[in-house]
This record gives sequence, C-alpha cells and structure tokens, in this order.
Amino acid sequence: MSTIKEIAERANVSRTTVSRVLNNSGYVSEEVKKRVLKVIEETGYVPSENAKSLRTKKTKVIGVILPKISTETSSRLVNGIDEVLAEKGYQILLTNTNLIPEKEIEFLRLLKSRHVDGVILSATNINEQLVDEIYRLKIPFVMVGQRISGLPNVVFDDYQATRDIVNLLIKKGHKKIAFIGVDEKDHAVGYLRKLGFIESMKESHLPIEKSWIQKGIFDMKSGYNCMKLILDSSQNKPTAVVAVTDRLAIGAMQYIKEIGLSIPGDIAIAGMGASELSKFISPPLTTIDFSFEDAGREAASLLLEKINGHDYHETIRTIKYRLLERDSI
Amino acid sequence: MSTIKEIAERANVSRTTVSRVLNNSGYVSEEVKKRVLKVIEETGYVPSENAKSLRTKKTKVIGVILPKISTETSSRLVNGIDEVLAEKGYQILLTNTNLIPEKEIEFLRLLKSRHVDGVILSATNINEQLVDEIYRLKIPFVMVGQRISGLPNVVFDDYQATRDIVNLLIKKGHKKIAFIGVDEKDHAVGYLRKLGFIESMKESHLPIEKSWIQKGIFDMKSGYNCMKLILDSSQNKPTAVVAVTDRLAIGAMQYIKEIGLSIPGDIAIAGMGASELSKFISPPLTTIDFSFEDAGREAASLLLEKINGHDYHETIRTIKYRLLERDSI
DNA sequence: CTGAAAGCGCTTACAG
DNA sequence: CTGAAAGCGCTTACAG
Repeated sequence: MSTIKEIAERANVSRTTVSRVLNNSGYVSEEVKKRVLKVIEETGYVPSENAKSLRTKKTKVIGVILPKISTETSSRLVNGIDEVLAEKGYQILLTNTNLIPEKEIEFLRLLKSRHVDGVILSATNINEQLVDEIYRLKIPFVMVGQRISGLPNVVFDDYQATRDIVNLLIKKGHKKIAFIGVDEKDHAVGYLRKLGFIESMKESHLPIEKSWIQKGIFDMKSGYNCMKLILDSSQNKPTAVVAVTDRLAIGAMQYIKEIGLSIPGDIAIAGMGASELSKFISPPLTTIDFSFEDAGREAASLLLEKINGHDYHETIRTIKYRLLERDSI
Repeated sequence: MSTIKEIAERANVSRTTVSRVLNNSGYVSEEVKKRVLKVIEETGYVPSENAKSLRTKKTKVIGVILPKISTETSSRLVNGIDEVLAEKGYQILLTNTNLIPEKEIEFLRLLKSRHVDGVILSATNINEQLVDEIYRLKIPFVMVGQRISGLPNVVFDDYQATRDIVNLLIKKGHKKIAFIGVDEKDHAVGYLRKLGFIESMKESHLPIEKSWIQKGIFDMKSGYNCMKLILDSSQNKPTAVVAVTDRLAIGAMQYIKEIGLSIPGDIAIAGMGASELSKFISPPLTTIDFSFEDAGREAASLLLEKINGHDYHETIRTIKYRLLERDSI
C-alpha cells in the first residue's frame, strides 16, 4: 500500500503539499494540485486513517454497544444511528454484550482505546460501576433506553406508555388485568412499566391480585410460562393481560390459544414494542410503537452535538410513541 | 488520556519496558513488572490501539458490508460473524449500502483506508467493477451469499433449495405452480432460484404459463402485487406458488386471503428464508431455513484463516439448509 | 534483564 | 505558494 511519501516523490513535491491537496487546506497552486491529483488517481492511493487520527485525534468512528445484536429493537436502533452518522462520514464500530453486564465496561474501555469519537450505549440494566466508568472515560457519550442522571439520554416514556395501554383496557371495561413484566433491575422496562401498570390500576380503584403479576425474561417461552402461571394460580381469572414486550405477549397468546380460550373474547392482550410480528400474528396485537429508528437518529444527533463541543450537561430527549390498537383487545 | 511515556516516567523505566509488560513479550524482571502494572492500574491507562496498529499493521477490526442493516437476514448474519470474531478479540466495523451498488466500492476503499484486517461482504448483486476493486485492494476477503470465482465464498445452495420446494409441491399433487422472483442481476436469489424452479418443472414435464412468473422486489407490498398479477392475468389459475423470500410470500398470502381464497385449500404457498414471521403467520409458512448465523460463523472463520496466512485461493463453503414444511402447503 | 533510537504514515506550526 | 522538521503513541531490532 502506497504512502504519502511515495505520492510526494512521484509528484515531485513535499509530503506537506500532498497533505494539503488531500485535505483541501492551505494554498496550493492549481498546477501542482493537478499534478498531485493525477498521481493519486494513478496509484489508487488512499491515505491511512490510522496515521491521520494519530495526529488529529479524530477517528470518525462511533462505538455502539448493544445488549443483543440480532433483535428487532437493536437493528432498528442501529439503522437510525447509521442513517445520521453515515451522512456525516462517521462509521460504526459495533459491540455486543449479549446481555452480560460486565461486557459493557469492557467494551467501553476497548472503544476508548480505539479512540472512537463517541459512544452510544443501549443497555438493559445499569450499575454504579458502569456509571463511574462512563464518567471516568470522559468520552462523548449518549445513553439510550435507560436514564443516567447527569448524562445525555435518549429515553422512552415507559411509564406513560404503559399507563396508556392499561387505561385503554380499563376504558374497554376490563377490571381484572394481569401483568407480565421483567426484572426491575432493568429500570425502564422492568421498573417503570410495572409502576405504570400499578398506578393506573390504583387510580381506577381496581384491585390487583398477587398472582396476576408475573416476571419473565425477554423471550416467548417465558411469556408462555408466565401466562400459564397467571391462569393456573389465580382463583379470580383476569380478563386482560399486558406484557412489557411483544415477545412476552406472543408467548402468552400461545398459551391462551392452546388451552382453547379466545382472544380477545376470553382474554384481551397487549404487548409493547411494535415488532413486525405483532402486526401479523393472529389476532393482531395491540402494542406500543416506540420508534427505535427515531431513538437511533436522536442519539446520533445528540452525540454529534456533544462531539462538536456543545455543552456536556444532562440532556434528555424523550422519543414519542404511538399506541397501536389492534384486534387483540 | 495518558500515554506510555507517562507510565514509563511514573514507574521509572523506559517506554520499551512498559511496552514489554503490556504485551507480555521479552524479559522483564518480576519486580519491575509489578511496579509497572501498579502504575497502569492506578492511572487507568489504556494503550492507544491506533498508535499500536500504525506500527504493527494489525487493527483487529473486520469490516462488514451489508446491503441493508435492519433485516432479519443481516442481523442473523452479523450475529454469527460477531460470535466467532469476538472470541478472537476482533471488532466489527459496520457499513450499510442500503442496496446502492456504488456504495460497495466506496466502503471497500474506506475499510481499506481504515486498515481493517479483513472484510466480509454480503451483497445482493455484484458487478465487474466491484470484483476488480476487490482484487486490487488485496485485502483478506470473504464474500457471502453470492459467488465470485477465485475468491473465498460462503454460499447457499439456492438452486437446490428451490428445487426441493418445488418438488415437494409436485409430490403433493400440484401441477400448476406459479413463481414470484426478483431481478436476475441478483445471481443467487434472482437467477439461481428461478432456474431451480424452471428446471424442476421441466423435469416433471409440467408446463409453465408465462403469467405465472412474476418479478418483485424485497418487500411484502411487492409480493402482494405479484400475486394479484398472477391471479388476475392467468386464464389457467395456479394451485400453488413459491416466492423467493418470505416477505414476498407473506405479501402474496395477504392478497390471497383478501380475495377470499383459502390457504392451502385453494392455493398452496411457500417462501424462503425462515423469517420469524413465517412461523407465526397464519397459516404457518412452508419455507427454507438457510441458517444465516452459520453463514456468518463460517464467513468469519474463513476470513480468520485467510488473515492467518493460509492460502488465498478460491474456497467455497456451502451452508446447509433445512426445508421447513408447514401448514401453508 | 533494560534502554536509546528509529520508524509506522500522517498533519501542522513555522519559516521562507 | 512551498517545504523541512517535529510530533502523534506505540513497537522492535540492536546494543549493552
């Protein structure tokens, strides 16, 4: 691979001059410029970004840390991020924690060592250690999906979105509503959504039986099991159920169908996330569209602002959501 | 951010020595080693990968070029790639062509300029210019999904997979089978799958009406339109249809249902790709599971072999597929 | 076992 | 308008 030195020699100029035509900076006579450009063309020379960033301290790459690589949420998010970043000539360095919390810190350091210009972190749960590390590294940073105070955040209104769903169910006449959640260590999905459920029920003076609240993990099987638990262990069967993700909801639907109950006739059900599946499953699932692409775009824009020296204070951008009412309720 | 120089000063040794303990190379006395390690610990020093790779010519990053970032195919592929790469300490630099062919060449150059150790390209159609560029860049390279002779390829048996589906339909008694394909410039999905269809029909001495073959693009709407065309313009209505992707098939199903025909009663239908949707749609769609994760893993392994100096000759790895027979036929 | 020095491929004051 | 030289943060022969 050729270097700037070779180009300089071939064009009979100094490396300085070559650098100048490469970056369109400083004065270069038209004649010399042409000559250099010609040599570059001929040789197919491509400057080393590596060497360049060693000098300039800019890499034009953004690190993205994902909790899971092949989920619809992640890919929609990355899609949004890439959309705004690509336009500005930034590349994405992708890392995947596979839901292992320690990996977040590991990757944060790794990204730093690679001198990324900034990082976007999509985490399911955050701990103190992680927060410390983020502050310590002093790198332009945006958190998406969870909120860390003092830092730029792109968040969803998990609390209100859940309330909207529960209230809709209540408006439709349901009084006995079950809830399938996840671990509350996941503050956004686990804690806030559960809180939304509980408060909405409370405000409407609706009692909640203990067996109506179940906790799963992020997959269908788990939704299936939770639904089974709810139906098997409740004296007082609920007439509706809201799950904090579509996958949980779809798993629950499977159990409901399996035991011969009808949706929404016997049990109404709603999910959250607006997965593609939710639209095609039968019956179509009522859900919340959090527009992860928007979140990605917003996170990327926010990060670029930080990189370009705008204040590094806490910023919170809340992404709009839409309630999609479909036949499952 | 601290540098090796600072660490050296603090530990009262030379940079050489620090480098040696960092890389566990050469002799360093236990005592000195401990001292250096302690300083590193205290300062939270992380070596600059950038500077390192400028010297060593290795970056430990692999470029991945995708035709589309948020498709199930892409994310399953990237998942497989990441699985084997992460284990070996490699990172992924992600680029997305959004199906714009010129971007492939652009990104190839960009990845080269970033000194990635290798690149994996998942392309939908390839042209001569692209092939030239790949050869010119002389970078460890693996192509997935399409075959380029002379290079390492990870491919699917598009031809045989399609034949399997068509033959299954024929075995079930269908004699009038329609086909929804894509542009043949996409050699794997467009050309080979169509060829498989035509040859299977031919071997069974089954005629194909011209209106039974339609060409769409990669989305549901297009499948819907193709199905409409097939049914509207055929005197002789087919009793089965095979689509080259699940999305096309699902779009087709929508039209079939819309006009009140039953699946598989009136028309049997099969897709390809084994999307998650195919399993949950009603009725569940017969399809081919190409196991894109395997393809990703295989591509990454193959690339690693190339990087580690094993011959750079043509290698073809064909990924196994499974025919998933479900209620849609 | 340890260190001085050269060099990787760029950019950028500085001088002319 | 152009170039010589220093420097970015590492590693690696080479010498001791």
